[in-house]
Amino acid sequence: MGSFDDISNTGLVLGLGFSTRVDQKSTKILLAGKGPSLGFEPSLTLSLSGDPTYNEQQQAAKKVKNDHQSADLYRQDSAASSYSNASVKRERDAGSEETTTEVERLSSRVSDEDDDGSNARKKLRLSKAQSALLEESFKQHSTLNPKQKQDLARDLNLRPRQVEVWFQNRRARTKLKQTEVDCEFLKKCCETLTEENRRLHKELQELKAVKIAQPLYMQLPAATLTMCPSCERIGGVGENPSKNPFTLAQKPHFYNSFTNPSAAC
DNA sequence: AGGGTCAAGAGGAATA
DNA sequence: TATTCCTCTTGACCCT
Repeated sequence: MGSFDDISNTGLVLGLGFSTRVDQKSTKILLAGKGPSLGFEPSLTLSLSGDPTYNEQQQAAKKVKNDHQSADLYRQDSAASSYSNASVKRERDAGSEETTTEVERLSSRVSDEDDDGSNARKKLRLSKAQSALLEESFKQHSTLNPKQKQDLARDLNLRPRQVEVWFQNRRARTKLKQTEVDCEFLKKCCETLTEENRRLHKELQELKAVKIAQPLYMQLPAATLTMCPSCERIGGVGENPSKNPFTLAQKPHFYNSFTNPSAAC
């Protein structure tokens, strides 16, 4: 960010002239949000397993698998956390994940209760390797199809539901971050426009003062009336000589020197 | 103790 | 109707 070119394809409607993005997925995100969004969230491309980066992912997955200690620990933790407060809906979700083995589900339910019999929800913390692989996957695609979810869950020793939740939260964090950036940008826009408004008001006041001081024939629209800085004659732009009460000799020549004084005459 | 972070729950909307 | 996603919220954990 930093220049208008950087945000030229935004959904901002503030009279700034930015165009609306047409990407269906992104539009959905923008409409769903309550706060302002410029719509230039990071673009994330979908890619399949054949991507060049896929091998890197697989190697990272192997690293995660080798991390037996943490993986097993997290499996226990996650099992406890996911099913401790299971609702009907979550039961349905768990049932829909065909690759989740019955053994796994049973073990999850067994670990549902702590040793002391309480039903407290345990906090799962992903290992660095797990987070790294998830981040790597997120860079490639911010959403997962069922197969990608299953593969990733298998590689990470997590349940598909946990992978799904991680991606949901990751998308939410991305959007929140982008919203904060958008907010800062809009503040700067607001400051700039306020300053511009102040300047134009001042200029208007000056023009009104000049208009009062000028003779009647000179009181033409300000945009077409000014004095040539080189010959000091007052002139106009684009008027038809045949319809104008002045002849070219007697009439001032007009131009607009406010924007380009050097182009006069 | 209190605030920040993050996994997970809950519920509604969209979609195939 | 099942599934997925989004949004808001909750609760555990960590840090100061």
